[in-house]
Amino acid sequence: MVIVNRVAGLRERKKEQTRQRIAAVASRMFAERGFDAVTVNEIAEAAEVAKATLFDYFPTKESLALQGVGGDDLAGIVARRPAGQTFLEALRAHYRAFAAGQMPEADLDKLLTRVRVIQDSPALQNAASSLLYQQRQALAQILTDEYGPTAAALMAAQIAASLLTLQETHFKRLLDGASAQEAGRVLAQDVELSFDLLEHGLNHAERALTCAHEASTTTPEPSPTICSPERSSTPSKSGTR
Amino acid sequence: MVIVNRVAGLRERKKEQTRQRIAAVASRMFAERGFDAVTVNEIAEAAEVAKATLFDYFPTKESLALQGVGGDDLAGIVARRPAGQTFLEALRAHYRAFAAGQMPEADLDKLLTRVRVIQDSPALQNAASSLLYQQRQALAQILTDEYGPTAAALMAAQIAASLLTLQETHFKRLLDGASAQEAGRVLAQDVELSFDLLEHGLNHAERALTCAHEASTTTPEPSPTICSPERSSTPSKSGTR
DNA sequence: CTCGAATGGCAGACCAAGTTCATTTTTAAA
DNA sequence: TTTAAAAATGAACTTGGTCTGCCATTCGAG
Repeated sequence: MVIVNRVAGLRERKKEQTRQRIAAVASRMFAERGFDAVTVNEIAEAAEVAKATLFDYFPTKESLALQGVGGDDLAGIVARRPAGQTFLEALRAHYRAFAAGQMPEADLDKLLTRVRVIQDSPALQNAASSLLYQQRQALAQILTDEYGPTAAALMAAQIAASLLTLQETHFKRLLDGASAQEAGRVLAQDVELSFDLLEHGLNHAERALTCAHEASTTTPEPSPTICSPERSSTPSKSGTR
Repeated sequence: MVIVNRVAGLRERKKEQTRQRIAAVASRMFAERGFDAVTVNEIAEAAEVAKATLFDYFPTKESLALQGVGGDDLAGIVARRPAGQTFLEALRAHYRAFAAGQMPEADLDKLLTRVRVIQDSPALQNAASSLLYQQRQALAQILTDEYGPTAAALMAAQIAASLLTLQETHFKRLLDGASAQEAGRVLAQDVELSFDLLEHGLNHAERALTCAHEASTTTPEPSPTICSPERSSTPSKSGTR
């Protein structure tokens, strides 16, 4: 009873170690050869575990590639928002902050290879999008109190779909070779566009698109939402802010 | 050369016949025992074809259960809308009409058992939702000309998500035992709610929900959009219209 | 320190979905 | 009737995933 939790037990450590090894080997192999071209037997062999053991740690092959792809906790963001803020304001603020923040080069590289792997495999895309589904349900649950189940479900669906699309186009741009800087700038615009559409509706798309933008009920930072060039795939440098 | 195309050739007819037989056998078995509890070998055996033949006709087990679940042709509806109508008006009109229309008892029964089968199997739900994905892409494609790729993708995503949710809740109500009449009435309300949200944005949800409803830019029929009770799961009979 | 109980890992058999391919049957047309 | 294309077949094979029984390690208590 003297020393209880050195590092939480040898057993736990070994287990964690094994999990890491499997995950690492798997991502490396997926990155090198693509999701479909790698078999779980090969992964198990390379990680020096039995197939049964591998499936002890990861329920499916997909889960090996989606390690840690939880997405943002939409429901949490909404539930924990400061008093007086609407739920859309809270979400907007969150994504605005995200777009503004920079990611360390190395992390971004790792993230991007994973995204590439995912987007190359329909099976993985499905798996990823059904991860999002759970979040949508959670968000709907929270909004139900205020708006009733049907409206809440509709809102949650719209929000989740928007954010997923946002993410998709952002990653696509990065994969197409846009610089992180460039992509970040475009993302910031798109976040505003996205939430403007959500808040004011598709009917007012003109306004959002033509940058009247008197909207933006919550504007903690000026954040001028540069008028989107959008149509030209090579935005003129004039928008360098 | 005397008789060329009696009914487009014996070959074709037999083929079609085989396809039908497989599909019919499969849906029956799925309905009886559930998607996961039926193996393709059993289906093949029951339909008196070889497994290889079965997979000649249907690429996956899922496709056997999703026969004819194409969903509505969103892109087509928008593309073929009469001049002067906005794309949202066109979609709203379509779904309004759908909600108003009645379905023959027998068809509805068949549809419902299929829906039940689908909703009982995660694998099938995934397959179904990736069917919708293609429609979303098609819709986005059409809207791109007018709004640019990003806004179009966002709009299409919101619309598709809304309509899918609409469908989901409608079916859920039917499966929970609501009468077709009752469900149809609620659906009609929800269609309006859904499009109001899309048109005017979540911020104006209050208006939509509290039934100010000065909106509805296109109103071919008065279609009074009964103020949604929504919160009470047993709508009072007063809304019998 | 030792003993017994958990626990982790293992090998291999097994199952179902789907593919491949060589072979046979059926149909269309000369 | 002959012949070539198309359809169907069955059997072997691949792959993801499960199950079972066995061995080795770790843990906790005496």
